[in-house]
Amino acid sequence: MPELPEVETVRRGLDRSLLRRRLQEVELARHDLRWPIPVAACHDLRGRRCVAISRRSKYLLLHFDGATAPVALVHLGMSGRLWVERRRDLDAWRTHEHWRMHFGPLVLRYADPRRFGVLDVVTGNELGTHRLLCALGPEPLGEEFDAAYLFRRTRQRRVATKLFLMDAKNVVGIGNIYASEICHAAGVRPRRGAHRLSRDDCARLAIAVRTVLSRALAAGGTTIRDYIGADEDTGYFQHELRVYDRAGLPCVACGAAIRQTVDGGRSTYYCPTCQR
DNA sequence: AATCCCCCCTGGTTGC
DNA sequence: TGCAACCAGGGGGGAT
Repeated sequence: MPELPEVETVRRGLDRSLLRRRLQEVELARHDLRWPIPVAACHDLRGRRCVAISRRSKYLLLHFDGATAPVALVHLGMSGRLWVERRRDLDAWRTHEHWRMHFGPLVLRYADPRRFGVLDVVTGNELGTHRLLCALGPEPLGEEFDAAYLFRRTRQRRVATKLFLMDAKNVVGIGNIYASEICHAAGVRPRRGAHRLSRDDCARLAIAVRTVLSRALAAGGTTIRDYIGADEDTGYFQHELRVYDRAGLPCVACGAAIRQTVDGGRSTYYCPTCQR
């Protein structure tokens, strides 16, 4: 499922397979996912070469050549999946498959049962002001995100630490699974008010963010090493989870029973002993 | 401004 | 076994 590490893994795969290829055709099985798909703009991408594939938060950005430097913006939502197949092996549209992009001998396919995903097209100079991108916080693995930023940003914020970490205005890419894992790695109770985090807490949290996401990226990267023709993309990072979905099971660090709560409508897991 | 809650949608699992 | 309730990894948007 699409967490930031998986989106980045997909990006790397697309970089290897689609970069510098020319887009011949865009097929749309429907005209909306979470929001309307700009049909004309999609077809205007035909004949253009893909010159870069980048990622911002959990958005994949396919950059094309041309005067307007159009960019296809793709989000996988909760259940979206992207994969590449050889055109000669192409089969019928699958259930919940919503669009395809033909790049010479390869076809990029998108399926998304819940349709929480996004397909949009913007011009290069609109990227910075796009409504879905303009308010995003720093990348968790980038330079801007560190203990000092975390401490500064959490002052006056009474929201629970876990919810703070999941808010993309503060830092992008941390989903519900990783938020619990990060809090555990940092020894911080998920419900602790963000404003009550000490400088030391922020230092441990900043390290935990990088460590957890990096490890997950390594695991995801291994699993989806060559996803061309692959049917399954479930990573094996689930085997490295220390608290998520482990309610009642012993903490791997101290043996205490992992507890489960609900915060912001989503399940939270933590160790009552290791986390304060 | 910060926070809370609801919603978009389908499918798998759980519990009666 | 059947069926309904519940839950799911995201995240925008509106109300308070």
